[in-house]
Formats: sequence, structure tokens, C-alpha cells
Amino acid sequence: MEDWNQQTIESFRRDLLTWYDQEGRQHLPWRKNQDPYRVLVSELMLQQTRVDTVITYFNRFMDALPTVLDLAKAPEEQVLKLWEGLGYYSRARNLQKAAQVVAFELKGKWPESYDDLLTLPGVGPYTAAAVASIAFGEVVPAIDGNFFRVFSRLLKIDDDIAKPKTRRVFYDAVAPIVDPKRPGDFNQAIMDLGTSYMKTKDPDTLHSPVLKYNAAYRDGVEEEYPVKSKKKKPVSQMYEALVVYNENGDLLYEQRPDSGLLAGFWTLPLRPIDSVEQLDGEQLTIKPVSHIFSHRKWSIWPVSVETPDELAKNQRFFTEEEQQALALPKVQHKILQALKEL
DNA sequence: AATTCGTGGCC
DNA sequence: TGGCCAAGAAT
Repeated sequence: MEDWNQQTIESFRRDLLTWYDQEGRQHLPWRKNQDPYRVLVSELMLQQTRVDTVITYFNRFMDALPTVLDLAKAPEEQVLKLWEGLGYYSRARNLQKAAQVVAFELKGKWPESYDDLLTLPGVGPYTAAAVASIAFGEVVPAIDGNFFRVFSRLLKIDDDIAKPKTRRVFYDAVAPIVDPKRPGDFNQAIMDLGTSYMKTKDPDTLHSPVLKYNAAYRDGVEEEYPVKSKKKKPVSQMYEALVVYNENGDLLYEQRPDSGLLAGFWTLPLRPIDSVEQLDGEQLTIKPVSHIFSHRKWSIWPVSVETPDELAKNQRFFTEEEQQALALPKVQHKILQALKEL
């Protein structure tokens, strides 16, 4: 691991921020100002999600709910509809809970420190540091995937970034490097660097504004960084999706449990099957709906069923209009599309 | 500490 | 196609 002296640190800050001022992504909508609400919404949306995907969602979200009070007072269903398709839906619920803490419990007075921000639902070490530095000028490193990637290469840190305890290694190494005058810009500059010259695949290190600080490149081992252990592959699961219409043509849905995968969302009733041998010949001629989550791979065969005499407590029929107003997970949209094509 | 939690893009 | 990745947090 490299160890920079004070002169190197100050030089690095200058080079990084000079580049950021000239070529940073200042046009990103959440960088229009330092409103903590905008920063918080953007950071929650950006967790594990690409910038290109978030931009549209962010603008729509801010148009609909421009202030923290608007979000705090909004019906949860509206928040989920605005989040529909972004995934990791607990983020949306936690974001609204956080807004309610700020608007109601704290009466609109934002927690401004890293430690206080950390108490908000959905706000972990990265997000607390990002908001504290960007919106409130606190000098803390916002350690995310970009940060790991950039500094693992610059400093040749070979700890496995998939391990929780590695965060501390990076924190100790880089906390002294964060620019005390512009901590928010410093953190954002690292992110911009990490998605451009120092991106994961096919980086352009030779033209990076911090080339001369890159120890891994200097030693010809940049491709070995960052060190990251691999994830397990998703487990395959098969389901039947019960297709039930009532006399009005409404479609039967079932609400999922309030915890776990797609918590609280409505989908067609899904019934696990152990093997394809449980399907009849006609179903087997149909290509199943396929949907991959982080840790599960679903194959779903729609099957028409007679209307049951009695509905379960978590079941109800929805009209066409109701279905469109509802926030539905991607997999349910895929099922609906498959029904249309039958 | 290891799992769980979505989705889309890329090769 | 399948594997990997992308501004992580909660449990």
C-alpha cells in the first residue's frame, strides 16, 4: 500500500479538483444545488443503480414531490409508483420514512452531521458521508464502489472490497486525503473519475488527470485492482402464475408478504412447482416468463384457473385502470405482457 | 459476517 | 445464454 506525504496529498487535491471543475458532471440534475433533500433523494436512488437510469426517475420524483414535506405527506403508493421499475423498493419506503423524521420529528430541521444522518432510515455509512459532505461541508470520505475502485488502484490497496471490514482500511488510508476546503466536490470528483478514466471495464488510465498518483498503473498491475470476491449465482425457481378473471374481466392479484422479496407488492398469485413434470402438455409448449433478481432466477408459467368461490385475505380483483395506477414490480409487468401475447 | 434485496446493460 | 457489474443498507 502506498503512503502519501502531505505534499503529495495537496498536489493530488489540486489536480483532482481542477479536473473536476473543468470536466466533472456538473450538469447532473442533483448537482444543480446543495439542497439536502435533493442530495438525499439522489443518493438513495443511486444506491446500486446506474446514473443513466436514475436521471429520469430523479427529475420525475422532484417534479412530483419537490420538498421534504411533500414527500413526508405523500401516500406511500404514490412514492412507490414514482419508484416503479427502479428496484430495491425498501429504499423508497426508507426514503419516505427519513423524510417523515426530518419533516415531522425534527420539524424540518435537517440532521447536518455524519453521525446524525446515519440515524435516518435507509442512510448507511456511504449515504451519510455523501450528504454530510455535499450538502453540509463535513470532511468525510464517501466510500462507495467508485471510491473503492479509484483508491484501490491509486494506493494499491489489495484488501477484498466485498468484505465489510475493508471499509475501515480505506477510511483510514483516505480520510487524510479528503480536501478539507471542498469535501463534497472531492467526493463527487472521485465518483466522476471512477465512472470515466478509472471505470471498471476498459479504463483510460493513460489520460487520467491523476495518472501520476496511480501506483497500480505505475507497477503494471492495474488490472488486478480492485480485489473483489465473487458473488454467488442466482438460484433457479419455478412458479405457476394463476390467471383468474371475474365476470367483468378484472384480474385477480395477490399481495406479497410485508417482508422479503418484493415486499407488499401485488402480483398474480404465484405457486411454486418442484419440476416441469407438474405442468401439463399444453403449458410446456409455452415459453415461461423469465426474470432474474440479484439472488434468484424465476421461471413462470401462466395457467388459467376457474374463479375460486372465496378469495383469500391477500387477494382481490383489479380493473384495468387500477392495475395501471398501481406500482407493479417488473416481473408482474412481464407476466401481463405474456398474457397479452397468448 | 454473510445474506437478502431489483433492474438493466454489456459482452 | 450466463455471468458480471452499477453512487449500499438492513438484518
